[in-house]
Amino acid sequence: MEKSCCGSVLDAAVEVDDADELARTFAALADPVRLRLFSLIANAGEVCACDLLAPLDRSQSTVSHHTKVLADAGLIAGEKRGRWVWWSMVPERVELLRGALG
Amino acid sequence: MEKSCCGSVLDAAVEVDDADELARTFAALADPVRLRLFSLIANAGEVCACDLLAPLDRSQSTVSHHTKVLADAGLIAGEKRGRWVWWSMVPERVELLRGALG
DNA sequence: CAGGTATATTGATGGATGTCGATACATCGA
DNA sequence: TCGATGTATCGACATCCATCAATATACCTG
Repeated sequence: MEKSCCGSVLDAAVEVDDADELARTFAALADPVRLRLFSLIANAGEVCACDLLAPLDRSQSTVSHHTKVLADAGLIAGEKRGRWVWWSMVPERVELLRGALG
Repeated sequence: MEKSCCGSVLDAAVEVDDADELARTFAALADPVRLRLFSLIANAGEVCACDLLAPLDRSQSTVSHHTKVLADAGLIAGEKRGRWVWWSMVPERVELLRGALG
């Protein structure tokens, strides 16, 4: 079967190689805390990491771990400004996931 | 914050309660074997479980486990016909995920 | 430069998960 | 009814993952 131009799971069989990366990206959203974290960032446009601790009710190291997972998946990107890191969503990456679903 | 009408992660903060179910649904797609399994079913429209073993290269019990995970997540549904189970995608559920991403 | 603050990393731990072989359950054909 | 076949479940095991406290690193301020 030919590989689809858009990589939709629904239009063409997922190749073995692609499956790994796609699965890892979905895995980044497969945790409730990360999902809320991602949602906070996506909604605000940009969020200081220091403002994520209270709403998530997790330790600083845990929140840092989750931001790293999302960043490694390419779903968010951080910019260091002085002592603070500002996180923002990466729309292209989200679009890739949406595309894979149809 | 008010709950959004469409449940998009991008439009409104994901509520703590919703995050769990949404995360579980994403988790169903967070494994490369399940992703290929889901893709096979989505592409064919309907697949006999017996035809899933060869392309996935996993034991029968493992494939059965994965179909169960996807079914529990509501992403596929199985219909038993005689000795065989035919699996098919549940489009509404996929649409829910797409909706959550924008 | 020294102390304080924001973030990342490390190490440890309990729990979840992917995998398989063995077995149980259901259904068909003879 | 009996054996064969397709699917689900069980038990075991190795690996992965979420979480925290402690510590390291980077940066600002005085």
